[in-house]
Amino acid sequence: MNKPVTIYDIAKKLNLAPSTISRGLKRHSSVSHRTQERIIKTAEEMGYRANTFAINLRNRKTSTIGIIVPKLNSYFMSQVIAGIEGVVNNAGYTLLISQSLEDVSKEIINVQTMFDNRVAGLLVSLAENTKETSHFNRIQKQGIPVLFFDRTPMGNDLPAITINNESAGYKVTKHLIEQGAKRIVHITGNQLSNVYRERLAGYRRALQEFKLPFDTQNVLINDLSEQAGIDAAHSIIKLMADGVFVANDHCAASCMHELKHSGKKIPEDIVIAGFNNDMISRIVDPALTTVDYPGFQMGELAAKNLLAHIAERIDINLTSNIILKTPLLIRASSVRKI
Amino acid sequence: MNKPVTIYDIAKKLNLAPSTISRGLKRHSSVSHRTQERIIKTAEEMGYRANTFAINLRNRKTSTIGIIVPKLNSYFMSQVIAGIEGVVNNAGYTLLISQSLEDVSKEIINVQTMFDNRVAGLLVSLAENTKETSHFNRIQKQGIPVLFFDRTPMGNDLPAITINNESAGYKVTKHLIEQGAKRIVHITGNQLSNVYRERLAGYRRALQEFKLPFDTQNVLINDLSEQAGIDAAHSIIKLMADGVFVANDHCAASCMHELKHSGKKIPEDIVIAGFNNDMISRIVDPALTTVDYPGFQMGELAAKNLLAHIAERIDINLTSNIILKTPLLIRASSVRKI
DNA sequence: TTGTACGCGTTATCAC
DNA sequence: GTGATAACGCGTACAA
Repeated sequence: MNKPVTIYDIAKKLNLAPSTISRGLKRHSSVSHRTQERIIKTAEEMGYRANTFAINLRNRKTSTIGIIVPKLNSYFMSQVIAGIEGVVNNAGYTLLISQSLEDVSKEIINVQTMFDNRVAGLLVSLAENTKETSHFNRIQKQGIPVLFFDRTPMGNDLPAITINNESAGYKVTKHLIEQGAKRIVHITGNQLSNVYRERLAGYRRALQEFKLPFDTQNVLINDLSEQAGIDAAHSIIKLMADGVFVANDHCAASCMHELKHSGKKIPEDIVIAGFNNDMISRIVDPALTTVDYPGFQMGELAAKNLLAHIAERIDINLTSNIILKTPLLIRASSVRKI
Repeated sequence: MNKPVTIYDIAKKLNLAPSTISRGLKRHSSVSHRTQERIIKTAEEMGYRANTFAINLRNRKTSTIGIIVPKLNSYFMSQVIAGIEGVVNNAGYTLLISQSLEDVSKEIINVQTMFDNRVAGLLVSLAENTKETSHFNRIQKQGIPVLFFDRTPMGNDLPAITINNESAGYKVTKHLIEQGAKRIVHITGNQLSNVYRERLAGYRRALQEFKLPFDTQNVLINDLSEQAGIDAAHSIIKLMADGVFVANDHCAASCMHELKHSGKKIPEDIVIAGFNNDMISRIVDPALTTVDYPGFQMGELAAKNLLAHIAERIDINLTSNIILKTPLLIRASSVRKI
């Protein structure tokens, strides 16, 4: 339970002034080489570690990056976060993490906590019921860059890293139609969220292009969970659909599983596609057609971008959005042998 | 880019002393009710937020919990972390996260970073090549509780939350034997890690009990990745095995997938079991027999325990280890209809 | 090249 | 009930 060593302790031991220690530790040129060595050596011997708070307080800034996501326990998010951590840690920053649990009110508190900790930058994926983003104003006004990813705010032009959800949804649906599907059910999530809204828009556009009727009955909105996939399977059978486009692989896989158990043949009776290219999409049988959504890369890119803005002190709000490519991965679940 | 508001700003505006503001803000009884209200009201109006560093510096302690894990991008870990975040955040703590990427040298650096940030407590799952834990000594000597989970140190009696890996491995293997398997391959990870070593020990004990020969050829050590599962499948076929026990579901699912594609019938030709009860184990076909390893609960439990120790200032090293129950979930991949 | 003195924002202690 | 002051550990302008 010994107290942490400070530069004062080192100063006393070496009969030097604390300021000299401070400078010597960071090899400031004004300190003689010999004393530098002496200082660094004894600092190590004494087990000195700089007090981050004192430094942050003094410098009025931190090397902490904050991150707020809707849910931590998802494979996709864990990929994104791993990507972020790698970049951020490499640059000497630390990571403060919190989840909103899909609730704006908690998101607001989280933003305040991030502000209290004076993060150098903030990476955010919005809760599904977040309608507007005024709770980020205060932190942005302090000059702290905020970068959104995946679930981004609609309507305004805040900097964000996204994919083209509309286009991806279009490509999936078009593909299913080309495989002969006439009645395609779309399973998706909360429509307040840009990602699900846009995927639905892409779905509609494809139907329209191929002159297939759009029927609200065919759009199933739920929480995209494993259970939701099972429930949806029964609706799909009742609706006599011959195609399914699910907004995530997790739910798609469980839906397909249930369809098979209900006697449907995939892809003969029903073609199906998911979204994300989660590991599970490769392992289910038949392999699931899906959209490659590279979470790890998105995390890396977001982190790099944020750090660049912090380092160069450029106003992040001047950046145009970055859109990642998301190729359609066609697999057995949607391919009908002619 | 306006500077953050401090208690001095509020003091000036209200013609009070900073110390009074400080007290008023936390509703100290020595401040009159009227001034309390005035202070809190104007603080809100001015958008005051306390500076965490100043507080931490002054109080010589933080409300930050550190967490170091081998890899962030795994479904299991994301579950654990979600559990931790919930508890920790609820208690008013923040979460500092880093990953060792399975490398001790980075783990050591991470521990130092955690120390630099004077975390109030540390939750750790060790890198696979961590042989000893002296790098935690310094932080423990400062009275900062360190609690290990999942991948815990061997040999010493540091406080930890684990499962009984040996017993779980035994139960799985015994079950496979009871289903008629005579030649069981065990696919597992780095043997420096307690979890994999113990699961192997359980596997051996079961073989011994049923008088089946133990053959090192039948133990495949790899990184338990998707690709490793595919490679292992081919070895399994060469080895003419009729049972497989894989140390995680991820790898087990891909292995089973490959076995099926190579013409093997599951469970008729080969019975197979995984570990973790990941979502994927429920969705593959046939459903995968596995061990229920409740990550979310483990995270919650670890966090609660750590916080209790911080709050009550009891030396965590006096605690006995906590062992979670891990029921065997028998599913179609291992059940032979007689 | 090194030392002195002050400030970063907060709180505990003592005085009034 | 409120104010002045010192201290938490560090960095830096200025002095020596």
